[in-house]
Amino acid sequence: MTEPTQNPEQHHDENQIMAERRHKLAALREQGPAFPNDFRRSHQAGALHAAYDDTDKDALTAEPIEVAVAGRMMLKRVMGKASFATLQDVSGRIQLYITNDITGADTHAAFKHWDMGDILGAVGTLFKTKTGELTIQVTQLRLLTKSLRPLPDKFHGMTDQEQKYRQRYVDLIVDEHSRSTFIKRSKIVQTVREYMVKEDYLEVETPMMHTIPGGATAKPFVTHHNALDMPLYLRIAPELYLKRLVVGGLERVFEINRNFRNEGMSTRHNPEFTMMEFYEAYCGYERMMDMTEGVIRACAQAVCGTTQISYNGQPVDLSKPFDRFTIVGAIQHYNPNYTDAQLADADWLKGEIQRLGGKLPPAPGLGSLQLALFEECAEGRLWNPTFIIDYPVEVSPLARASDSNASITERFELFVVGRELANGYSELNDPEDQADRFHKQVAQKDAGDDEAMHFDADYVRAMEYGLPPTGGCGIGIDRLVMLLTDAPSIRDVILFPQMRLE
RNA sequence: GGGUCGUUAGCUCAGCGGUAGAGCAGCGGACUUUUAAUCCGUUGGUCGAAGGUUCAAAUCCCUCACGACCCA
Repeated sequence: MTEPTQNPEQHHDENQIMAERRHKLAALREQGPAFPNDFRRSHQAGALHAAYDDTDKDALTAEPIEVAVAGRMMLKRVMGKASFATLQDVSGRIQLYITNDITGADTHAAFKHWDMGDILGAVGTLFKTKTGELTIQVTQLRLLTKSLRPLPDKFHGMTDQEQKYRQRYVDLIVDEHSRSTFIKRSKIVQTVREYMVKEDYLEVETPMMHTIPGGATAKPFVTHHNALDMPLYLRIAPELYLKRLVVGGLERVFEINRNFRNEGMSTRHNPEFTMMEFYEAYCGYERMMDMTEGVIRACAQAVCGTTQISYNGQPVDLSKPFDRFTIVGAIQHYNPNYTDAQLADADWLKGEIQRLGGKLPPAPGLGSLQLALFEECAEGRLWNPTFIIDYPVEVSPLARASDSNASITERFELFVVGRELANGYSELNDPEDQADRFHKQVAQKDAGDDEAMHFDADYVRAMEYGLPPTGGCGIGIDRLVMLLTDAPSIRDVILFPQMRLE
């Protein structure tokens, strides 16, 4: 598209190998277009293997099948008057056989100077080598794109994790496992989308830049709109907009997209991450739990072919109905020595949380203390999928309170392999209660909790028109992909994870 | 933030006070069914950065940077 850069200053960091390849490229430019775009292929490697791996050797010879393939040269074996090369395309690999007799001595001679990583186009007929490998006897061979940078060691590949994340394009070239993880990720998102559409949900897109960050307790990223001269926040959750849509009569909506939280990074946290949030009118959190189970099971089936998977060497059973515990129930299930009286005693709870090395919660209240203890002594042990239900109202400012107990909400979180995977509830749809809870959040913010929520007057206004009784839920897509691809770090399932500057 | 380990050729790594090494990749040569092809020859390094100890430091010590893993 533009003139090639010839500034030698730019190449000061280059080594002998790159210098050699640049010379080869310069020679190509002499001969005509060095980056031609007129080669067209007839087949992908995977399709050829699928169609002809089982075809008899003699049958391929009897009726020659002409194919055109293109891909990156990953292996090269030159043997004088004949050579083998392995091309890789998106679907897999296919071997080429290049000879002086059939391909031509000139082309073969040129090929000998092409490098691993170069992108080639080949035309030829299929045959099988004496070991039975499907191979193309090449009649025409072209260099389509010269690769200037050497690939990592062909056997060891890329071993530096950081480099795999920073230079994902190289990781994807050389690491089949990494490639398959991202193909599975795409398949998971597709399955989620199909599941929701099948349930009659409408996919929507709501703002990612918010004037008031809301829908979760988290620190936002701040940016600035120049023309309007006002601050904008990258969204921490789409929740409040999605519920506005339910007010508007879109009774089942979902959105799959990025949220941004200005917090620490870890093997489970990336500053931007993908959530699927969904809201359905005229249902409660039980239905949301059923939907969550259904979506996860469908994804497991689509990607793993089974609902009995393994993570980090341990089996995870997604096939049975997921367990359900209250917070106190889960604490006692894993710590039978704790008594009902102790778990209802705020001072005892504080002592126990601190004894276990936990932090006391910023929000006051027995429920928060129980939740903090749960996080210390039970959460990490919820290996098979488990819904924890009935969260305290003070940590659930958008959830509907229980009719039988005003201090708890109709809320659940789903834990799998010790990690939170989903969070849902019966939505609070009482605008006056909502306004009151926003005021309490603002008070917490004023008291120094910078994760507490802002007062969202427009959201309250929307609710004043009437939000039907609604259930809502968010599923962490990155963590779901981690679970289903057996990935130890969130960075393994995000194509370009956030990194420090190089 | 704490602990452990790491940073040496383009890639994967060895060397751990005494002349900077191997395999792959590259370059030259041999080889018409190879499979990380093989064989012969060969180019390539401010040993992460800065200090210090020493006659002598990739190697020992200190500081820093970056990373991985574990813990908070």
